[in-house]
Amino acid sequence: MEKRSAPTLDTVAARAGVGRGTVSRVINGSSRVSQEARDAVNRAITELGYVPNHAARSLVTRRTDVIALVISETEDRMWGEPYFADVIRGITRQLSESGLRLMFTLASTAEDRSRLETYLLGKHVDGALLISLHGDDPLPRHLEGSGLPVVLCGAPVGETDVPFVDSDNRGGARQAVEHLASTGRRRIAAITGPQDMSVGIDRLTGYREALRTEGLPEDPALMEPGDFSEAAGVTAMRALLDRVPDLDAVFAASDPMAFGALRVLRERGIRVPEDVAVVGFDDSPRAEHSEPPLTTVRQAAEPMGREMARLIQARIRGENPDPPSTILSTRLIVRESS
Amino acid sequence: MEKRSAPTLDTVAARAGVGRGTVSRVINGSSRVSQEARDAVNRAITELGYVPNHAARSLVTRRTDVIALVISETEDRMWGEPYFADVIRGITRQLSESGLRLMFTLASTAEDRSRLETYLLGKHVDGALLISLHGDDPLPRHLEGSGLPVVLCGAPVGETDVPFVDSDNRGGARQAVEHLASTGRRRIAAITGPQDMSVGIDRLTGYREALRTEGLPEDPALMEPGDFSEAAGVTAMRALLDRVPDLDAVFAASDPMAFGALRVLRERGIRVPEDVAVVGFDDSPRAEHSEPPLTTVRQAAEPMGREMARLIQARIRGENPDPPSTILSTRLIVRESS
DNA sequence: CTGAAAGCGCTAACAC
DNA sequence: GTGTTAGCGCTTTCAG
Repeated sequence: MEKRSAPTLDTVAARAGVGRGTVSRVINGSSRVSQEARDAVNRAITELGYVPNHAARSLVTRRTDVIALVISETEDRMWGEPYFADVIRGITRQLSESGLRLMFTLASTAEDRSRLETYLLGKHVDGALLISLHGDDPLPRHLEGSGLPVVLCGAPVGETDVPFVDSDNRGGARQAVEHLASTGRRRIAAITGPQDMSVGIDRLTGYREALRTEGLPEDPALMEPGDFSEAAGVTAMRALLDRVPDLDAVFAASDPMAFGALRVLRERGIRVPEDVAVVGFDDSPRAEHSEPPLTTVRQAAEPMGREMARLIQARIRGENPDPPSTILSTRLIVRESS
Repeated sequence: MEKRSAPTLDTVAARAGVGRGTVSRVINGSSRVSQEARDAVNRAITELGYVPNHAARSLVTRRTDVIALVISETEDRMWGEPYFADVIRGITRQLSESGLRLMFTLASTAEDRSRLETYLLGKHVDGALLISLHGDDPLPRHLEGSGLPVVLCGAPVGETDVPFVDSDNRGGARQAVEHLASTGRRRIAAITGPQDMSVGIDRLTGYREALRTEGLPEDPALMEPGDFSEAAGVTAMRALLDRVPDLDAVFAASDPMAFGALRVLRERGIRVPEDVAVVGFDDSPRAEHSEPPLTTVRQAAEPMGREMARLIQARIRGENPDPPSTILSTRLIVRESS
């Protein structure tokens, strides 16, 4: 009648007729156990439906088998850009193969962030994956300083030793702009991303480099900042057209901004791509369904996620004394209206 | 020099010149502590940068402050339909206000599901939120049977006592179809959802009810099954048009299916809404940007998430002897092309 | 190879 | 009010 509470190691040990230590060894796959004992233990475990208690284990091992995923981004952007979804999918896939659990954390408000730091510092997770850092965020340094392994998604802005995974944003942007130039465009505008994130900075750099390569002048009037959102794309496109009515191409540093730009162009009766060609970044399904289909730069977002997961695991295992950062290449997806 | 390991309760107690029990009381907000002691303890805590050890606490309290979010859905659908994102946002918002953590779990493969059940049964979480159950899934019953509080998103198909939160899918579908009828449509086709989920069943039921109300005949040739995906919408729309070339309206049980239908209609040069009117379900931003804008049924997805979070917390606290399920109403968003 | 014993850091019940 | 104590379930020496 004493089946009230869940079975523990002792219950199993008693049932299998061995000591508690042996059961523990079997569970943790130690080789120093006789086949006989092993079988008895396994039988007892299934009969009893025994499940190890994580808290107890982690109290002594000091490991939790949990990785925190921290997204420092507005929810709009996080759900609006498929990039995040892809990265997360890559992470979950890779992690689930190793039996690690993912703790999901949005750090939007300041309160969130403070609570989060306390939490992460509390050693409740074995490592942290930080996505989409803004500015020179001290969080990764704090965490690393306290000994928590961290891997970033997107290069940090300041100097850091924290390993990161990123896309070749500069190369992608350059490719996109060179493509525009190769089709004869001369007045290529740029709707740029936030300059407090490397992703924004790098894409602008790529744009500039391509202009130089192509022998085109760099014209401030052709550059307009945005925050990656569709609304920003609309605003920026209007400003650009007002300033330079005869521009013949637009490089938008994100897909949503490209869609915003398309909308404005359509409103004004400007033909795409005849009058103005548009190229986006961070390819989404929407890009090929749009009218006209949008040429974009595609990132290997899911592989980025997998790579992050791989890196954090290696770091947790204590490998990687000198953790390598990874930069995955991007690819231009050309979609010409037929 | 003994600052190697993180400070514990004892460290704090020593520093504050009190006993360990007192420190624990302060941390857990017990009122039976003198102001003097409380201050000393708090000072020691900040000076030491003390952070409670979760594992140790949960070993004795048997609570983890973690809620599992289980999504039994393909990743395509999960990221493709904004519905999920909205629900998750609602959950995270509500939960973070209570300091609970969310453990994110995708249960796509069979292996995932088995590992998951073991995990959840292992009492590593205080409760579970299950989203998008298929068929008569035994998981919620297993979990409830083992004493783990569960709240579902979407009514389960079989009989259960497990509380759930759902949208008024039937009412929404009825509203949509009645709207079509009110604009004079007589041959209203339906692209239905999976009939192993209540969401699919209910939307079909609503369609049928509306037909009856409007005095329209129920014609099997006008119904075509789909799995909510855009591809399914394409296939279904083609089949419908082949069978009933003169249909004058389509009710699609999901937005992606509606977009698929729109695509086929456009391909065939059929004017929307002049020749055929289309209504979708589960309103997405894409609906208003599409050409023409799509009339859809909007669910209160984020409130659903919040409600789920509220319910599970109540259940964990042991309230709700008879847990009430909630059904939130839907709203028809009419977007007529101007 | 295996049992016994010593904690991991914390809460809660119990005395003072 | 506050210190003390007894575990929570597990891993890990340490003997045998």
